[in-house]
Amino acid sequence: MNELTEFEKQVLVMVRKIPSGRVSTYAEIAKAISRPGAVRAVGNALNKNPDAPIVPCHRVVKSNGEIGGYARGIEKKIKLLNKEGVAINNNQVIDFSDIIFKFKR
DNA sequence: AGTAAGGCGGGCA
DNA sequence: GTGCCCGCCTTAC
Repeated sequence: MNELTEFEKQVLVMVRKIPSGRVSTYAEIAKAISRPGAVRAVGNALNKNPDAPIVPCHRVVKSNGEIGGYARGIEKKIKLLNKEGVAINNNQVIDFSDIIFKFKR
């Protein structure tokens, strides 16, 4: 029952590659897995996935700098990012373009 | 088994 | 800055 789909697996692997103190975007992940149009599906995957200690979904934000959502509570996400050194203001990542992490380029 | 709706976004008007 | 539509995956009925 814990069988994850290939899509989910790829998303989890990508998100897991995000280093601490840095963030990535759903669009980047979607592109990284060759599914540029499945940006929403990526969010879905993280939403229902075992985000716990395996995948730091809190390091994934929107492409416009917003932190996006979080199944466990958006505040929790902010707190986690803040602890990692990522400053957030009004649901928006500060220096977003500066700490954004890209898989490919 | 098939169909329908939802969801942590993105892009465009 | 806001609103709308799109496209993609998963889950539920």
